[in-house]
Amino acid sequence: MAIQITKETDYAIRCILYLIGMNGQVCTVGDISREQSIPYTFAAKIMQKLARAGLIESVRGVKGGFVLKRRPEEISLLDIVEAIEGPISMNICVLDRKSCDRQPRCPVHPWWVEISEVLRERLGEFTFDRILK
Amino acid sequence: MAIQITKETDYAIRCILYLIGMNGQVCTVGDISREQSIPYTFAAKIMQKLARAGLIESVRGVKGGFVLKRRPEEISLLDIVEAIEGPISMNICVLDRKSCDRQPRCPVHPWWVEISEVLRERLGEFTFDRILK
DNA sequence: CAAAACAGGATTAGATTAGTCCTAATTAGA
DNA sequence: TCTAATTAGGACTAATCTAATCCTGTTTTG
Ligand code: SF4
Ligand code: SF4
Repeated sequence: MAIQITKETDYAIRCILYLIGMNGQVCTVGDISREQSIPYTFAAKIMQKLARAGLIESVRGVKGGFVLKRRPEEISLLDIVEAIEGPISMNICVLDRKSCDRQPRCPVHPWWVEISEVLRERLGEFTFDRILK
Repeated sequence: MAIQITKETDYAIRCILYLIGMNGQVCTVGDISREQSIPYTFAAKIMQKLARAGLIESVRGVKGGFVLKRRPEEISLLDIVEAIEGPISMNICVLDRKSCDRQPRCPVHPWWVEISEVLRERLGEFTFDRILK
């Protein structure tokens, strides 16, 4: 099961989908949680992460909530995955060479670097204008 | 960290690399464990999985061990990943549609199916003759 | 100033990963 | 035929990560 996005990331995508559907309107965590079947407190945390990553913007206080900060064509699956899970790579040695002392003479390492890059590129191609067309 | 092969899978790849290097010779778990820095009992389990998947063959009894069952060009990273982790997909709904009741009207689902397929194809292209060239 | 919202740290429950342990079953060779 | 070397496989455990909750604080409208 390891090569898979987490439930949290899937929730985050649903959050973005909801905001896109609301077309610039400020939405509360309550709305999102209810409409997208995400536990309220968990959704709140996810929205915080998405805000810190600059994908959405928060509005505090009464009548507050969240709004999309970019247009759908400026948000990709990669943006969301990395906003939630951090930089992605197919094997630990890709991001942190020192994590494995075999790396200098490992014949597989360079290929994990390549596959990781291919995956990132692919995920980056899926922007929400394409996803929703 | 979620989109990443497990340590067990990385170990499995090292096991195969070792067997390829030994060129048809029967190798014991002890040899492999020592040479590839894999905990002995864990390596034993991994070899069992690789044998059940048909990538290697076990020889029981004294002077027993494991031998490669296919040529390097007939073994890909995908074969090993799936031998250890089972069928891979980028999101749970790809392999099990019923896992998510939003699937029938989810605009992202079809794209996860596509990305998963791309990843499988890519991993399938990395056979050990290429990896070791 | 009260109520409706977000902010963020700490904590918890459950699942998965990583690894161990123990008891068989097999087999080459003394 | 017995013994030591070796794999087979189930049960168990420790550590880590995922999924989620809780609680206290801050902001802001009306
Ligand atoms: S053995 Fe090679 S592929 Fe595996 S973690 Fe080390 S460097 Fe990376
Ligand atoms: S919401 Fe869509 S992408 Fe997410 S699990 Fe359900 S079907 Fe799959």
